[in-house]
Amino acid sequence: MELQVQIKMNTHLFVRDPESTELGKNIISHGIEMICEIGFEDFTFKKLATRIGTTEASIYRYFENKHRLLTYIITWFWTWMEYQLIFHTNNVTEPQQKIVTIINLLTLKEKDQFILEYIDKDKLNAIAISEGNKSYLTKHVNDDNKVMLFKPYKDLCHRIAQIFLEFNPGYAYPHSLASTLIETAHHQLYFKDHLPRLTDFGGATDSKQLIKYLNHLVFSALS
Amino acid sequence: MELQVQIKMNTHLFVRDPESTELGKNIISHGIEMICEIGFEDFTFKKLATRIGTTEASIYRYFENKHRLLTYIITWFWTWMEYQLIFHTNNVTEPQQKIVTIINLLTLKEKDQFILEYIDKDKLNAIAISEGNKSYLTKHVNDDNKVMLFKPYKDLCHRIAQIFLEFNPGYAYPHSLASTLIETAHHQLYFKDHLPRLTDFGGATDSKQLIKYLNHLVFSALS
DNA sequence: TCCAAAATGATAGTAATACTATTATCTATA
DNA sequence: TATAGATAATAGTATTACTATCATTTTGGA
Repeated sequence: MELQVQIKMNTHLFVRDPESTELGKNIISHGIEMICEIGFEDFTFKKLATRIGTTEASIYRYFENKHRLLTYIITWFWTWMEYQLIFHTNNVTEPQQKIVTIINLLTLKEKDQFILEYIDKDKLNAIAISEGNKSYLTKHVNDDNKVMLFKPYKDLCHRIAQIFLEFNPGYAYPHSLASTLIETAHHQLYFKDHLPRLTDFGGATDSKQLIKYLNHLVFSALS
Repeated sequence: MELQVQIKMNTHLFVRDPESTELGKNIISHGIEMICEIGFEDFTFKKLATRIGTTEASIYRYFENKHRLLTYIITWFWTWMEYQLIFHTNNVTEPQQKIVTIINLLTLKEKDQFILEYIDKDKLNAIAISEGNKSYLTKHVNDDNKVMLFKPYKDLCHRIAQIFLEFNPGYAYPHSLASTLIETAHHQLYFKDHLPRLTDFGGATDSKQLIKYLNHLVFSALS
């Protein structure tokens, strides 16, 4: 059995809900593909419009600008990660096992059971790794935060923090450790591929070493 | 006694060495100010030219584009950090004390003894925190890496890794732990100010708690 | 001190980006 | 089948990210 995900997004993320129409879904799916291929800086609504056979003006009816589209995609990603986390830790009683699962999820090792209609999971992951930070590293982060655009990220972080506290109820920095884990997983994956001297896994094709490192990091902090 | 820093930059970072002329230094110093004020996305050479009373064309004689200027600034920052690290750990024999010093440096606690002619240290730090990732999170990271633009970051990372190995010669992930520490210091500082729910130091005005967290993280990993 | 070279300023221009506006056409459904 | 809602087609603006040219100023060395 596989599960269909339906993710409810913050309405401030869009002008018109992209999930409600074909064009909207095309914007998301081809948007993900294109940002993945050419990078967020070179990505434009013009290019996307040409690709999906529509016009710039039509895309602007769904998203205020390309940064909002990025934040939509990244936020979707965090929500989906939280879904997966809940699913994979559902019947697990040992907090230690839950933490191992979290790390596998963050390093893309855990296979997931969800069907996504129109979203390419691998490309979404790639974007989360190389463009994710750009959604909040802006001068308007405080405004975006006020309308709760980053709630899914915080929710995921908080859920992980709670599991850390299950493992060690006296731990003083569960949220910081959670955000450190999330960011580090992505950064180290990026460094492994592009700046391997910043890691100890240069040349590795899989994430085994990275996973060992993250496990060591988290469990030694919590113990 | 205070020390004058003279940093030799990779020649691929500029078209004409900005340190060699007044205009060049103005580009750097006002560039730092402006990026700090309005953020990298809204920053343009046009605005910078107006601010320092020159023309866009003149700025293009120093830097290929604004991204190269950012990378110049960020690279300068990493080089300067390595200088400071060498200086502050110079006569320290205990690796533990060296690590404490590194963390203080990364969280901006350590006062430094260097005079910078035309660079505002606080603004440089602010840029390193909120724009630093953007220097390597691009589609051209591999090309930039080939001409060694990120060498200063790697050098700093390697130096920290060596100190970790002094502390614990058997530690398997010194470089990853070093890059994790560097990135985490900056991210947690950013989160503390803008997305405090991702940390455990919301509302704190100083970095004491963050420093305790980083010390705990690093020493428990290394022990 | 004066000359040549280098640096800068002034000006202009182009293609692309990041939008907004208007009107026409299509399409789903009540 | 009328109509509201969505999309397409088209046009237009201000700004960005450059490049090019030539005049003027600065400077460093014979």
